[in-house]
Amino acid sequence: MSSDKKMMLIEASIDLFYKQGFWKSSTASIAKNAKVATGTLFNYFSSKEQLIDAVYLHIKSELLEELRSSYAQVEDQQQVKLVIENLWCRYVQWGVSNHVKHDLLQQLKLSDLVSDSAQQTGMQSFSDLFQLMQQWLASGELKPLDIEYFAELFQVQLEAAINIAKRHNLQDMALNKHMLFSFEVFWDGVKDNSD
Amino acid sequence: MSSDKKMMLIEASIDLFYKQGFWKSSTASIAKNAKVATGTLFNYFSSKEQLIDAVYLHIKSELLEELRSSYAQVEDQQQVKLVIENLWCRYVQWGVSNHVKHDLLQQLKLSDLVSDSAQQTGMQSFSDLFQLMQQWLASGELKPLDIEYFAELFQVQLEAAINIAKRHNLQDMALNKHMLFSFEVFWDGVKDNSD
DNA sequence: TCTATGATTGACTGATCAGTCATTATTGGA
DNA sequence: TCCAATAATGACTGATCAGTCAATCATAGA
Repeated sequence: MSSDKKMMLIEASIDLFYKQGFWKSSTASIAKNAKVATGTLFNYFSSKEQLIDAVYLHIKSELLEELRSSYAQVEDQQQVKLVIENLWCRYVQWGVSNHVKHDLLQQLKLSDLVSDSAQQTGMQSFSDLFQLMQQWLASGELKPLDIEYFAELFQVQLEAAINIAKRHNLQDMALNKHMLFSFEVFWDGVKDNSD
Repeated sequence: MSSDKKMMLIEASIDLFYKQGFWKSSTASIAKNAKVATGTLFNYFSSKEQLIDAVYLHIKSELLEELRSSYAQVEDQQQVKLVIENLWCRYVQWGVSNHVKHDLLQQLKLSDLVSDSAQQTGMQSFSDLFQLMQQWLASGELKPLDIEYFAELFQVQLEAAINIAKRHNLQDMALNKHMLFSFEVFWDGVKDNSD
């Protein structure tokens, strides 16, 4: 039971889902794309829904890995703004250089294709990021935001920034400028201005 | 050819799409829900895809109507911040009191279910809002944002605000407070701070 | 080499569903 | 009231597809 067949199936799914959408991608065509027989797909995934779950969690964990390596990087965790900015830029870069995966992740998040349990698993894997955010909010540098709202704002503004970067095909210096500018917009929005 | 049958079909679609998702909602079940025969559905819509397009455009035009009545309301269009704040609150209120429609609109926007031509029609209907935004950006009160990015930010932050309001089931004063606060976050982000 | 275990295969099945169309019902004008 | 003309009906069809399973193949250990 070679695990790279499993990976081939996931990658083939990502490819087809992006090109044809979820519902026009039959299990048969996914298997074919992965150079595997129809039946083999069901040796690795008990149903199409479970395959979709796996695709979702796979992409999410790739993103997470990227982010983790970011906040391991900044040594002084007290510099809240720097920490966030660093994370921000990593996220944008990941989104831009993983066009397809980022797109699918956004689609899957909203669709009803991912099972509740997979959604939950996905959430849990982000729990350490959530804790980090708690610390940021406790630092006093930010507006007294609800943690959920802060997380949501962080996410959606990142996605907006990534979408624009992708649409304009920004690269190198232009991309860098955009990342910093979009972060500034975010930061000015959430930072505490009182006194 | 009574046009209220068409509306019944659209409403029934909205209902079922929300409850069961797009793909588990067969045309037969939609017709049944609209108290109409299977064949009748195809008298009004030439295909399921066209029905989905119609649902999308219907919801979008409802939202648009709400927004239009908002910026007809503010008399002094020079007060950029007030105009935007007013629009902001209207949008949030619409989203909260049209839970299902707002949800579907978000899903449809990202999915590949809506045809390109319907997407385009939907965009065009927002063109006056787009022009309004141009004026805001020209007022000098805002950061030098790309119009597309501004529009995207406006949208996604509104959606974040609406999602939180829905999740916490905010009402009356709490909702009001949330609307104003979320607008403040948005405004602080986009307003120009130089000098 | 022989055999047993487990992976792989793809033709097949049963269910589902978008869309059709011959028939029936309704409506409004003469 | 009668007669088009138009709308509504729902049984039916052809296509699609998730998932099965009996047969085949690969492998490793004896």
